[in-house]
Amino acid sequence: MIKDELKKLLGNDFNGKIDHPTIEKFGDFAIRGDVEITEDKELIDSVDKVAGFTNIFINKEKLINEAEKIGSEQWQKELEKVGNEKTMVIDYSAPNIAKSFGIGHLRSTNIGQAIYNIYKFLGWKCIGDNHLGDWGTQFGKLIVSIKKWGDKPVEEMSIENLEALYVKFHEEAEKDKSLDDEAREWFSKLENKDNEATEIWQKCIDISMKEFDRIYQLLGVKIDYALGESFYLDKMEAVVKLMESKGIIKNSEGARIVEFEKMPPAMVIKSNGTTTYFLRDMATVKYRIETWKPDLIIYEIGADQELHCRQIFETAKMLGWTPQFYNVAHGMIRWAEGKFSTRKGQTIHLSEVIDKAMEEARKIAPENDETKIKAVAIGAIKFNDLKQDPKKDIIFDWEKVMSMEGNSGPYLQYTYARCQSVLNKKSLKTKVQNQKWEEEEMSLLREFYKFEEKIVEAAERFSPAVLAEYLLNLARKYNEFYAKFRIIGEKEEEQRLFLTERTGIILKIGLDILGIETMDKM
RNA sequence: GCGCCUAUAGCUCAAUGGAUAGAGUAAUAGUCUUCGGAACUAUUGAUGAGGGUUCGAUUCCCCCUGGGCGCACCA
Repeated sequence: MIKDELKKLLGNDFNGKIDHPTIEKFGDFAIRGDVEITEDKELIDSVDKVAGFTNIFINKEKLINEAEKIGSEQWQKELEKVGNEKTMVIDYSAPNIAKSFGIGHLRSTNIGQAIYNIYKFLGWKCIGDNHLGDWGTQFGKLIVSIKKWGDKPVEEMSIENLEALYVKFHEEAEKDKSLDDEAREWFSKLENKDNEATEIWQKCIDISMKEFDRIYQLLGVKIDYALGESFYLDKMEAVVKLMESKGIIKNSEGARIVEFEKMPPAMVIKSNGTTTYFLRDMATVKYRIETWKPDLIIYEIGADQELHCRQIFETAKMLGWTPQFYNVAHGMIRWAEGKFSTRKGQTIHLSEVIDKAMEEARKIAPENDETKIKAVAIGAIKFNDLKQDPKKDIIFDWEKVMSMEGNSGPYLQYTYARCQSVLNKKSLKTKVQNQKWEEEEMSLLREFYKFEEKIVEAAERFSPAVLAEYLLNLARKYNEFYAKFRIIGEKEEEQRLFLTERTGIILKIGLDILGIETMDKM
């Protein structure tokens, strides 16, 4: 990375910050203050000290050389050193069994997969784990409603049927409080391996997994493991014992809890003896540490579970477990007027969103085949989600989700296709000569080397949006350049083909990391 | 009540202590005899209120206001 080379020039005792100036005429890098720089003609073209800044202009040859490396094997290997053979486990997607895959789960799935890809690109050993919600009192509720109101055998039910029954349970439970007790009883039976309960439970899982697999395939998402909560059934007792030996578990109102200094307590075992998702999560952490020995465990879970995550992390510390933990705690998707309410049937199903986006994509380019239309539609939906800071809530807006112009996935896909279209007519043969470059050309050239910096920053900040923003910037610069100059047949042909080829390669790699398809024609 | 997150242009978002706060969208006016108009150009338009730290604050701290999320038998 140019940035690292620059740091080397500044010497070991330099600990200031190296930034990119906000204004282009101030060069490629800026350091606050008056720094001594040993001139290096290979790297630095000139140094300019102005208004308390030391502005550094990178040599054009160097910029070209750096750009040439992008995408090469050597370049990739260099970047893989960033991870330094460390291991991370990321917990993402985690939909609940017997509920349809709503727009809400999209964030965890998309952001989680992108973070996984980013870390992998930087040479981390990555393990993705889909912590399915396949255990808990909700199954007691489900079993009760299936037995009471189910109008056909479970195995013939669709995920919509199951969801409807779950909603019905809540409606009825409003009127009849004894239903809740009944549900807890059935869950207790399930935990005690009752045959009937287990059979219904297994069927619900089969129905749900079929649906989830369909959606993951559609989204192009592949999660290494799907060890749901039920996987940890026989691993919970050991955790309780461990908590006992450390003396951090205590009795309270018939239940067993862990207390914290600055947080409300977490319940480990309920007063009726059944387990909680907190306990299952602790068993999960233990299993992950023992199995993969991770340096870092990332949770891509919504902000509504921030407290729960902090309790897990804190308890892990109390148990003497050492990996670094991080929860993305992404913001919720909601309407401008307020939140989604599942009970009122306001959940938006992902398939509905995809269908509408495809309709939109078809309108714009009816000549495209279904595969391309799907790639564009899903590109739009995913990018809309990834481009914004994970921490913030997303205001759900049909127009935004399906947007195919401006700051959108299809804008990037289009720019990529445009590059390929040019290169298809004339490809780059010779090495680029260092002749006169126009301002727009230089501006584009100066974007290329920042690519790797942005991947690193995205990893550090757990934010694919950093990368998404960069790609938009790059595409915009290319399109500005493209609109102003002709490429083929001009005397600057070589350098312009070079710019086109490099833009294409970065867009391809970048979109790939974000999990968005590119195509040569669209 | 307590805790976490958040407030930037009409709307949706960038800017992680630095120079002239950037995009998209909407609105208006433009750009094709030439490589893809899902594009490009131009105009209009913004840091919730008040204190503090700093040479310098959208950014850090305090307080107020508005929004979101959470706070033991759902997960």
